[in-house]
Amino acid sequence: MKEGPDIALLGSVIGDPARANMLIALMSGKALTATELASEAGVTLQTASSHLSKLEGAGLLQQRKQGRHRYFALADDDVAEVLEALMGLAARRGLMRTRPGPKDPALRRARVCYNHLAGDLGVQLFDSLQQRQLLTGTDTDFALTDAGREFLDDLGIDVEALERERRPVCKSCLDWSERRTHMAGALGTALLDRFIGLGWAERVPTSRIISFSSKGQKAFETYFPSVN
Amino acid sequence: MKEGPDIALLGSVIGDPARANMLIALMSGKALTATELASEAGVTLQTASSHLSKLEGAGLLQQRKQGRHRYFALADDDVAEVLEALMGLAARRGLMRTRPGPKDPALRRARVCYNHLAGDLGVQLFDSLQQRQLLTGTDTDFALTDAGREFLDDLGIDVEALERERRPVCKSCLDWSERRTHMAGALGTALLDRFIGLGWAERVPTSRIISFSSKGQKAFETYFPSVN
DNA sequence: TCAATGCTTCGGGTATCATCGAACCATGAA
DNA sequence: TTCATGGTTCGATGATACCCGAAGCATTGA
Repeated sequence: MKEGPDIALLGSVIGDPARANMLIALMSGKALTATELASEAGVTLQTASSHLSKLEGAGLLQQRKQGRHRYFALADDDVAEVLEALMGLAARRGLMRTRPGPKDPALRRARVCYNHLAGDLGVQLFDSLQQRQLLTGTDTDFALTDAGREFLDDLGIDVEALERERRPVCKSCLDWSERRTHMAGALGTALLDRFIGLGWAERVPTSRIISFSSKGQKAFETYFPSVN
Repeated sequence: MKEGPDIALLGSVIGDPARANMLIALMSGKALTATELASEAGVTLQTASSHLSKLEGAGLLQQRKQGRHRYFALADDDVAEVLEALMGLAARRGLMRTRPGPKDPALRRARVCYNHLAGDLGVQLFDSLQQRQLLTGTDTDFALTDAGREFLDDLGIDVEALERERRPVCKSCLDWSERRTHMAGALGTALLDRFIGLGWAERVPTSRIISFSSKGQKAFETYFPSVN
């Protein structure tokens, strides 16, 4: 954070592990509180507070006060894009270090990210859809095929209703524990809602873990068989 | 550079001012020696050596031994892209710090950036095209109009040939001395080549400066009149 | 008003890392 | 061989800033 060209400033801000973890957590698109971010980064609240003000000072974060909470989110899509570019470069360079994602196995397996399913199962879902050509396009830009629509209809998801929403139906989200794409957007949300509605899974309170029942597990595996 | 997610590693590598200056210098696309980079960064050779090995360790740089010189260059276009994204973000955030660009007036006036023209004249070129509606679209995403094609044809540039290349014809590049958009992409390269081919200008060896002759200067001004 | 929660600010301890002097290799020239 | 140039390695120094304990402010709820 000394003087220097502007990209050095950005680099040093992103370059701290705690801050990087916060940014990555925020890439879900969800706004998180300072406490949540502190836990995500593995530091105390005081330290997190300091980091957050630095991130905000650099224009990477946006703050929203709400009651006695303070929600932080990425400032805009530009920031998310740059972060994604960095993550992509890092991944291609094989620069994976320690901490290949959340340590908690349950978190790795299935967790909520924004309002959709992330973790192993999230990736499996996406892979499975793609494998069976229910999706078409690339990892970052894809759409439903006709077969895909039919499949989702069977599952009880009203695709046409989703398409009437403002936000994109199909949107990708990069899973940083798996380093793989999974499903976000309106469809991602609808899928998770449906899983919960069907009794396959439920959210564990005060955590991002999604707990699948054994029945739900089986049903999930039937609808979204593992590609391997 | 402690432990942490991979983007933290990249960030911290980029985050040092000396290293950032080196990277920026290398964005010209030219390979530079350790000594040159040390001077560019404003540190001694020993310090530069240490930085260079770190940059190389992070996969950002490529090294080529030649005689008793060592030439360093950006590892590939991915790296350049990420750096450009960072510079763009930094500029948009208004994070301008010290060093509002190259100090050398000649460098500020006209220099090569990758393979296209940057500096005052590069910005003037772009503005002029835009002003006369030879380009359509925004600063970051634009295309040639029919009038634009005709104009370039007059200048002796084969636009259709450019369109057969793989890389985009129209691409913007943010000039960090001017903090303004200028023309990159296949067209940017073709334009610079043409200026040199017409004898308007030439590259000054072992620097990024582009030197316009007085005739070339006039011709340039005729074709790309200053907007003001 | 009091208590609890969420968060920020302050202060000092500590560790990392950039920096440069000096010494050390390697290549090329005389 | 000897000298000069380009570059790396080593060691010591100094500054940056990360970190957390403790205290302080703000908002909510009782």
